[in-house]
Formats: sequence, structure tokens, C-alpha cells
Amino acid sequence: MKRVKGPQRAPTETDVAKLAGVSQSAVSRAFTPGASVAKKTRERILEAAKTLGYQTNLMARSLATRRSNIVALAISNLENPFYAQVAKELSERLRDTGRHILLFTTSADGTADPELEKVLSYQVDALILTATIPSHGLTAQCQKNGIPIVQINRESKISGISTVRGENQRAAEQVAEFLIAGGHKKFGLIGGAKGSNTSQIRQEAFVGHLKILGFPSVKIAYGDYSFQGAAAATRQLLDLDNPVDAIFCASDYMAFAALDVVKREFGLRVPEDISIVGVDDVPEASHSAYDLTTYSQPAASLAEEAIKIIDQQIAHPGRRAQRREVRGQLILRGSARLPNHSVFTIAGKKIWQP
Amino acid sequence: MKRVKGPQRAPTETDVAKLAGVSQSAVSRAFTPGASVAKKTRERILEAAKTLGYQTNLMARSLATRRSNIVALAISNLENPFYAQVAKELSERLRDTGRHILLFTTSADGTADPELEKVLSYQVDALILTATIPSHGLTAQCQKNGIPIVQINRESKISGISTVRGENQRAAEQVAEFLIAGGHKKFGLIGGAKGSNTSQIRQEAFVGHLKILGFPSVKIAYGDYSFQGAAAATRQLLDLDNPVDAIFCASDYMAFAALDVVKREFGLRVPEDISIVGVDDVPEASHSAYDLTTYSQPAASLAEEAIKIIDQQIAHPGRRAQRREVRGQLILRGSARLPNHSVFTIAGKKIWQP
DNA sequence: GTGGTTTTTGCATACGCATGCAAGAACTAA
DNA sequence: TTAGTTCTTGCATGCGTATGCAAAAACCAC
Repeated sequence: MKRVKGPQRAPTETDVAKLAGVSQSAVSRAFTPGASVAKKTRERILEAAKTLGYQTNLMARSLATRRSNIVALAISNLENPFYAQVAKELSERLRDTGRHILLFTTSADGTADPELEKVLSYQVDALILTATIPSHGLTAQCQKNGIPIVQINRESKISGISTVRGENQRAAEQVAEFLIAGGHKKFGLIGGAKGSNTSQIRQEAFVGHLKILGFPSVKIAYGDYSFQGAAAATRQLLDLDNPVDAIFCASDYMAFAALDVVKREFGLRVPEDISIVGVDDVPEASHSAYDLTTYSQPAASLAEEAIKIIDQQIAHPGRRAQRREVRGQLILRGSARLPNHSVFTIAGKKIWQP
Repeated sequence: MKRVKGPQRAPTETDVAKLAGVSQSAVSRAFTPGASVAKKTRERILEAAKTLGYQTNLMARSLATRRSNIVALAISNLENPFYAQVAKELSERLRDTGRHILLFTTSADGTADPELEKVLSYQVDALILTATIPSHGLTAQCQKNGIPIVQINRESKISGISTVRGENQRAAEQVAEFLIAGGHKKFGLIGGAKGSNTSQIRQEAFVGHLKILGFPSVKIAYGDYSFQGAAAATRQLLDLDNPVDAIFCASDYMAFAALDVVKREFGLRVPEDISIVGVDDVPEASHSAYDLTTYSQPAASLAEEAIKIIDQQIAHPGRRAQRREVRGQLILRGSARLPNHSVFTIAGKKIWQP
């Protein structure tokens, strides 16, 4: 009795062909939808493939077809549940169309990661970035090779890059109005990274809108999108001579840190003493531990739109980059004081309709 | 003036060779560490490559070398911050050795996902599973082709699969002792999925140890590792005629749900009325919102060990599967009553040393 | 300068799959 | 039955890189 030892090589189309008594090309066609194979032959081939345990070698296929069915996903903040959720949504949607994600965790937000340049080596079909800005070189290369780039949750001035984002401006403005309606007077904002334009847009809209409405002085600190950074930023805003009584955070994740500091270190009551509002509406925001009022930015829609853009760009390579905005809404919970007017409860959900 | 239109094909080694005035093989060697190329030639080639923006085509390379430098990672619970963290750690460590992650988000815990079978098509060098059990077919195929499989945080009876896990048994026993020392008498446990052996081991150890110590009756409910599931399980344990006053949860993520329900729905004070203990010590556990007492299971170490195993298996294909246990410790925070003896504070950290 | 040793280089081929082309098989209509 | 169609099939080649082998070049010692 002979025992098989050591790793064997996986069966190839040639192996299958031999067993089924056909040519390698026939086998290839049997696995190519729409190719010309007789029904009977096809069955014979599939059976042979099954008994051998044959699986298409996608490396070889992609070498021949110049399509890998792999999409690169660059994430800087996987510990932020928002991006974890985006990753999950993307993964599931891509899977449904037979594609998979090659994961790149980039270091900091903002600047480009040299590691990311290697993306092209993998012959990916597209590149999705969350909270990451690609280098000029990478962008140029992708453009040249017709690889679409989509940024999620970041604007980009670079013309070749498509964009999917939430309602940054409207979110900031509505939060501003909401906090004013709640009776607040001393506003603070915790931005993300200074280089992040998403954060910047929200900041400008928040500050600008408050100014229009009669509150010209908004205190600003930066949390760098990290938990620790946001905690430090919160301390900054509360250690002022005239500390703020309402904080708008550029992400839920940072808002969690703000809540922590506000309650534990400063002993403040939320929302009686201070209101905290975030952006994203991650699942944790609804946990009673945080119970965070926030402007939502639905990960599922972001993922969906991003993939739509990719597919369009692949189908029509010439087409120019797109910018899409996904709708969100203000989710009223317990971390911000409710205005005593214009708040309605519909189907158990609180709505603010000024 | 001629404008370049449409996507161009990426430059190949042949292109570089032509520009540098050498053969394609020379270019290949210039990019292969340890290959025989004259220093001068190499420089000329690298320069040519640079001006053309050449990047190795990894599909072609992996076709020729039979190594893809891609590791498949299957994750069922990306929304659980513990696994997000594991993914991050894995990604960073693999990146340092020039490898990348192909992400598979599998559906439920426990059973095999047919989608995962496609893993082999990508010619991955290894397969890392978190909270996922591969099908027999997949396992067999991997064995045959010499592709190592490592499970993180799950045991496996299957002989071909390596395992990296935390101290499941010790964690459960120590938590049991700790809760007894805290004066608790009515114990509950929230398990993960019924099919999860990790959960089962913890359950048996917890129940068994409590029995030895004189508490034979432990109430059990299953949270299926999901937030909603754990919330329901908590209700179950508290709706009993004789409700529990201490709950051990098979994961921090589920413990968060338990805390939520206990506080919001039942109005209980933690830890005065009830103690909640988790396992994992995810970053969120230290947030004051949860302030969760938990037995740690360091993601970084899990990732590190998993990769070590992979590398060993690749280096020595014959070697048999390994099982490793990563050490953790009981992290004392505010969600569980402290015993009034044997608790010490060292460097700001509370330690329980019975 | 010579013979021998070591390094460097190119040629040819393999990796596994896809696909244009032409030959062969099957089928249709008269 | 035959000529004309339509389907199937195999052959040959290409995708971009790696590598064994032998030829060429460079180097070395005397």
C-alpha cells in the first residue's frame, strides 16, 4: 500500500482534460460562461473536474485575462467600528459578484503610505480607500492603467479620484442648529486629522453656520480620529477658562472618547451639563452605555455606491471620476439635550423637525 | 501634440529590458534577491524600471513560483472589535514580511461557508480562520496541497489544523473564583454559539469549577456571539424566578450587550446588584462607558503566534499541526464586585492575587 | 600572456489559463 | 443524398515572470 506523502500540486485543466478525454481548451471553455462547448462534453468535463477536485487557478486566469477579480481596500482605522463596518459591507457585496478584497491597513490618516504603492503589483481591478489619501504617484499610475480609485469618506481635489461621502455640510449645519435649539451657547468641535478634508468641511460648515446664527466663537481641538487623541482634545476644550457646553465630534469613535472624559474625568452629567454629538451612527452609538446623538452616515450605502462607481468605471474606462453623496439624518439619543420644541416621536423614533 | 488616451498596459520586464539594453531574464534577476547580476547592470535596470514605473506583476510571479504571498483571512465577526483588532495585527505583521491579506467575511459562526472553498483558487500561501470552522472538503484540499490552516480562538479536532487560543480554561476558572470571592452566589453564563468549542470549553470549566467550589447550579444562555443575541440571553437570565447576580460572558462584545440590558432594561446597578465579566479585553472594555472586568486575550500575541505557525509549516511542510495557548490575565475594572481581600494595586493597576 | 576559476548573461522553456483561427462534426433544408 | 449552415473542438500562441543550462565575459594567479 502506497501512502501519499508531502504536498501535491493542485490539478490543472490539463489534468482534467486528460481524464475527460478532451483538450485543455475544452476544459477552459467549460468553465467560461458563454463559451462554446457541447452540453454533453461540458458535463463530462465537470465530472472529471469534480473527481480531481479541480479549482481554477485564478493567478493564471488573471494573467491571461488581465482581470484579477481582486479589489484593494485600504483602511487606516480598522479599530474604528465605522470602517470595520464599511469593510464588511464591501466584502459582502463584492463577494456576491465573485470578487474579493485584498486588505491594506495603512498607518496614519492623511498622507500616503509607500506600502500602498504595491497595490499595483497585485493587478487589482480597483482601489477603494477609506480615510486614506493616495500619493500622486499612485494616482497617476492607476489612471494610466485604468484602475478606478474610489475614496470613501474623504473628498479629493485630484481629478482622477471618485468620491463617496456622507452629508458633511448638512450634517454640521443641522447639528449646529440642533445644539442651539437645545439652548447651548458655548460650542466646541473636535476635528479629525488636520489634513482631513472631510473633517475640515464639517468644521467650516459648523463654525460658519454658528456664526451666521450669532455664535461667532467656536473652540476647536483635534483628536486625530483616534480615541486617545479625542480624549486629549476633550480635556483641552474643558480646561478652558470658559469651557464649552456642547461638543460636535467629527466621528462617533471620537465622541465615545469625549463622553468618557466628560463623565469620568470632569464628572459632568450628559446631557444636563454638556451635550456631545457625533457623526456616523455606528452600532455602538445605540448602546445604552453611550446612547450617542449623532448624524448618520450609512456604511451600507457608502459601500454600495462605491461599488457602483467602480463597476461603471470598469465598464466605461473613459468616464471621468464621480462624486456621490449618501444621505444621512440626525439620530436623536441621550447624549445631547433635546430642544423643547419641534421634537416628535414617530414609530418609537425621535425626530427633530424644526 | 499627441495626447495619450485610454488605459495603457503596465510596463513589463521586457519593456524594462529593452530600455536597459539587457535581456528579460536579467531584469527578473535584478528583482530577485540573491540572484546573479552585476552591480552595474542591476543599477542600470533599476533606473530603467524607475523611469518606466515598472512594478512586478505578482500574478505572473506567483504563477511561476507557486507562491502568492497572499494569506487568506476568514472572519465571521468583523463588527466585534476583537476580530477587527486581530485582523489589523495580522495585516501589519504580514505586511512586514511582504505579504497581504485576502479577506473573506464568512456568514455565521460554526459551520463552513461554501464561499470559503474558493480560497484555493487564489493560490493563497496559508489560511487563517477566526471563529470559523472549515468544511472537511476544504481542510482535505489544503492538506493535500500543503496549505497550512491556523484557527484563531477556536479549537479543532481535525488533525490537520493548527490552533492559537487564549487560556480558555484558566480564564473561566479564575473568573469563577473571583466572582465567588466577590460574594456572589447565583451564577449565570452567556455562551457564544452552541457549536463553538471555545465557548464550550469555557462553559465546562466555569460550571465545573463552580461545582467543585460548592455552586452546582449555573444558569446558561446563549448569545450566539452577537450583540442582539447576548442581549436576549441576558434577559433570559434575569427573567428567572431566582435571577442571577453574576454573569460570565464568553466575549467582551456580548458582555457589552449584557451591561446594556442590565442597566437600561432592569435598572440594576453594576457592580452593586450584579457583576458582569467578559473575555478578550478589547480596547472598548477600558472605556469608562463599559469599564468592563474581563480576562484578556491579547490580539497581538494571537496574531504573532498564528503567523509563526504558518511560517513554520511553510518551511517544514511535513510537520504536524500545532496548538498554542497565549497567556492572558484577569483585568479588574468596575463591572464586577471586588473581593475584600487579596486585591492589590500595583502601578495603578488592580491585581487579584488570591 | 596563458590557463583556469568565478561571475554574469542570454536562451529556452515552464507556470496554468484564455482565445483566434481553422478543421472537423453535426445538423438543416431541399 | 448533397450542399450549405451552424456547432464543437483542438491547435497554437500569448499573458509576464522565474530558472536550469550553457555560452560569454570578467577576473585571477603565475
